[in-house]
Amino acid sequence: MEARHLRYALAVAEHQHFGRAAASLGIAQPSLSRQIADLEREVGERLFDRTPAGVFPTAAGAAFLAPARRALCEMASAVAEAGRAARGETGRLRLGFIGSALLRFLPSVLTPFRRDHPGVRLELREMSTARGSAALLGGELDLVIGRGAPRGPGAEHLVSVTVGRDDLVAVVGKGHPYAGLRTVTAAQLARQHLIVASADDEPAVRAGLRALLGADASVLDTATEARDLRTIIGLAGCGVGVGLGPSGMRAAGRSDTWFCAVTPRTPLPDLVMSYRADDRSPVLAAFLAEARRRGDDLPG
Amino acid sequence: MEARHLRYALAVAEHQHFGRAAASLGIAQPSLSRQIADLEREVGERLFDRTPAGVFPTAAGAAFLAPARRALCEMASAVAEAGRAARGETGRLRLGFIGSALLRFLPSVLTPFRRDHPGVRLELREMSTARGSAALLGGELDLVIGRGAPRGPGAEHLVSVTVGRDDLVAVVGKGHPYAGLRTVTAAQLARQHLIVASADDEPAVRAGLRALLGADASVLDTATEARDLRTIIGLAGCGVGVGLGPSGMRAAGRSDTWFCAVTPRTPLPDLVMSYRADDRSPVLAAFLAEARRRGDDLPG
DNA sequence: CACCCGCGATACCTCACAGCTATGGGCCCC
DNA sequence: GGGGCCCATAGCTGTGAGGTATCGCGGGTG
Repeated sequence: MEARHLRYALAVAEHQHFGRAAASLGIAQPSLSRQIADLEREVGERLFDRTPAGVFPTAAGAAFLAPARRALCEMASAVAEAGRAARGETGRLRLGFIGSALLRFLPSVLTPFRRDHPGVRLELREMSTARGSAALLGGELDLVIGRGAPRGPGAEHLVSVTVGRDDLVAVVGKGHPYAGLRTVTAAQLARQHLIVASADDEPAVRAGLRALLGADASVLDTATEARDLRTIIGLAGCGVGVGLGPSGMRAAGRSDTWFCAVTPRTPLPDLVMSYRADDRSPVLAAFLAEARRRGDDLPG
Repeated sequence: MEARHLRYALAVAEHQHFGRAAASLGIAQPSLSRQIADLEREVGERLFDRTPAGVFPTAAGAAFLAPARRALCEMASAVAEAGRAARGETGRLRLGFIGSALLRFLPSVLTPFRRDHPGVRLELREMSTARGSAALLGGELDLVIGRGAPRGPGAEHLVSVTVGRDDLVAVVGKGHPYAGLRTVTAAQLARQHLIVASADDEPAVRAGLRALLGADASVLDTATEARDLRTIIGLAGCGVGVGLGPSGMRAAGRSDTWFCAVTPRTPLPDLVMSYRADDRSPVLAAFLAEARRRGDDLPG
């Protein structure tokens, strides 16, 4: 049994007339008669009563037509769904990102992407750069935004694109001696208790800090580690010490905090977007296209 | 696009290998390659990634396969549903009947029919013989059980089968003078206030009563008319008068009522089952078969 | 590095069958 | 009783599904 048989049966049911049904299908009446006869033979039941008053479905015919209609409908939607999926209008995007991406990059991309691709299920998970690249290689994520391009085994199967740059800034509570300063030096930082991102989570950030502090880098061994920017800001705000983070962090400042630039100007590892090189997902492609469009106005 | 294309695509997805998929379909590999290529051209999207590691659905392919599976499923169920409908296992039977059929005929037919045809929706409506045959001719019912074969315009399009016979019996309250009598005569009835079925509803019954009462038939003009047997029994039970109805009515007797046979023995019009002669519904056929099987043990 | 092997694509043939025209047969209506 | 409408049947034709043979490519191996 082929879809053709269903289409023909539905046409006969609709027109209640073989001749007109055949005309509507663009075929000759005998061809239609034959196909319906074949269908009835295959189903094993007479599907239509040919009466002088017209052609009407039998009980079996009526029971046949309902699922037949649904079957053709499903076939049409199979094509439609394939097209939508290929255009990236439906599907799923599993995105892992570090907190600073929420301040700097994601808002300008996610908003238009959501608007243009309402059928896509976005699964957003905040996580460290290290966990993110592992999950990406493990196939649990489709896209990762972290700090510094992924390294290590498997990284050659990934493509990485820089989507943002940040300088290091310090954050202190309003009562701290540095509050009010426009800049602080590496030497000034080394004399304070520091609050920094976890070395395991953000190895590239930690390496940058070590380079900045030079001989004083050992202070990092006793620094307070926090797993996200809000915690760094919060701890600094209540006087625990001097928080260090990306300049994008300024956007998350509160009334009890003060931000200082760091001299010498210290660029953090790039904010990098990574995905599997062999990933042909149209949703991913659509997201990348949007990111490229929005990424142009980022600081280069 | 034909069902064949869907079957082939599903086979490729299942085996992740053109050669094995073709073998499972009983065709050669190049034929399968060609059909898949045709399908992809028609859908307008590549549905499978041919990699050295195997053949995997693209995003579009995955989106296509789900409704494709449903479509084939619907096609299979179309055949299955047609078969069930043709065997009378599914469908609808709209049955109109008079109250006495519930006492005499329907219980022995409905119980096994329900058991053997659980998928059939039975629409049972108690109604008078007159309304029943009108509804049958109007196409609002498929089967009617009434008293006396339908007459009048259109009746020649109906087939009627006798399914039960009743003699006329009288019913009185326990306090009535006739209570305790085995039989009452026509003359005795004529001296009492009578409770009978409505002349409009059951003309055949009324004609029988007139014949029985002969010259005294005028007492019927002032008789109480009731529209169903339970009402006749109830009114007689509380002393309103002498109820008249079919002998099957005895089964609905209560502790406050007494039944008398009528002499001379007065057969009521037959309990008759009617349906449209041109009705080819398998459900109807199945019901008629059941009725024939159970009808044999009826009083003839 | 060259060779081989496995797999999908391509080329070309062939035959089955979907569709066509012509015609038959049943039923209703005039 | 004759004519017309409608579906079924008969026989022919061309398209395309399926077949065989072969190519091209990528990956593993001696």
